[in-house]
Amino acid sequence: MHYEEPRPILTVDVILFTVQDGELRVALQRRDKSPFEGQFALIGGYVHTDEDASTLATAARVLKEKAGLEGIFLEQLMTFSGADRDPRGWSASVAYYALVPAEKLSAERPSDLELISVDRITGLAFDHKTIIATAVKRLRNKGAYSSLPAFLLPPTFTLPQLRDIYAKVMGVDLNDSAFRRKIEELQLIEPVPGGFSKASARPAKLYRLRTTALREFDRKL
Amino acid sequence: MHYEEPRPILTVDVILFTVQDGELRVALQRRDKSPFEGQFALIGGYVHTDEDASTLATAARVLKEKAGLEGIFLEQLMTFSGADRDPRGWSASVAYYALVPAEKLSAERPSDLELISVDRITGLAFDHKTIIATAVKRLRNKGAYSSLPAFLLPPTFTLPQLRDIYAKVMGVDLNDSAFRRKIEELQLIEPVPGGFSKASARPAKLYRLRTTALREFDRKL
DNA sequence: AATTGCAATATGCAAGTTGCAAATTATTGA
DNA sequence: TCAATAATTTGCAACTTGCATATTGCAATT
Repeated sequence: MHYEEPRPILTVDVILFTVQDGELRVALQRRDKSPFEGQFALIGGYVHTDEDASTLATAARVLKEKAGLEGIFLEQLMTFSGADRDPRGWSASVAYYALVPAEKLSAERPSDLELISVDRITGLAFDHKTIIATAVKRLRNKGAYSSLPAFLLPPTFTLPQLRDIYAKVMGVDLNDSAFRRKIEELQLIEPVPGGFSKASARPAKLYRLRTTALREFDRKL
Repeated sequence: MHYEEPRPILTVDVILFTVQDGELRVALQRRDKSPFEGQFALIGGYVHTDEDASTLATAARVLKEKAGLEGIFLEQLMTFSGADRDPRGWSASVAYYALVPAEKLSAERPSDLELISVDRITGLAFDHKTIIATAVKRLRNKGAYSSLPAFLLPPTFTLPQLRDIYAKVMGVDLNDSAFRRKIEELQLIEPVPGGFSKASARPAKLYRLRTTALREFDRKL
């Protein structure tokens, strides 16, 4: 056995996604210390073995402390590891991704947290560019087969909003009537009694998710 | 910062799958020391920061050292962590899953490695039962949308064999002609020149994967 | 050498899905 | 009241899929 072996560094990083101005964005923070001082990095931190029950708890704590957020969608992405990714030594980072509606984020957002479009990610600390790319890929894949994209919307939303957020996440144009048909068949959402959005010509009916949990489907939306 | 914070234990576990006697099985080893001495556990080990370039490299090394296997399908599952999963302290285990054809495994298999049906998993060390359940779920999900199940077959195989391994992994009966049609459309496989299996009444044509890499599809097979 | 049995493979069609275009509806502002 | 606009519904052709039935190639038997 290798009890004596030097233990690797273990951290948790969170890719916090939101959609602002029609763009998928990630919350980044400039590092205020070495290594990579001054460069953008994901929010993250060390596992506190005395207070965190698991790395999921660490991720939730990071979201709370660095973005003022609680109770949003949070799921493990994967673990990134290696001798070279952190100049301080062999390290592993368990990455989590989180989705938050822009409205909820701006209410609490600390001033040092910036929202950068995923299409304009450059010069990041550590291997965070790779981590974000992996998270975006996961969001795209899983988004097509689940209710995931809906967690980027506020609690109530219209069908055109839902279609647009799916289209944005999946990176394709969606056929409107086919989308409505599928959402209907899946019984994903329910109308909000008496709710209408007056943002456009004809008011759109307001809906909400039937369940707060993530739902996965068989067919692509 | 928390440089002083005690670092968690970091290990890697590998769920090695194969299909033997028509059953999906996992390679398990009885532990020869505390904790959980005498109980079945996944193969795994500590990260060797001096020789492993990443946790993937650790997993490959574990496969080599504990099962005599190289060059088989290997992919990260997810990381399991917590204060209670290992009595020695707060720990994280990066789990990987691997697929191997039964033929390749039996050629090299050490005598202490047992193949247990995933339907008969009981009394495992640590949280390995949970880890295996998660891996089986992933195999099912990903198997329906990719060439994953084919990595449980030898390099050449017949269409009925391919259909059966998909059916087993997906846990459903597959319509034969529909399956052939889809495999054909996807151009997943190519015939082996002059190859025929004489195992049954009418010899079946032999095929191989067109690529050694995992392929993912849009539609369920 | 022809016949039978069996599993592999091919074919045809009804039923289910999906994509597209056009029609209808509810509102706002002229 | 009417035109403009976006939300919603409807209809249908094209594509997919599931199921049943037919055909094929070989082995064992007659």
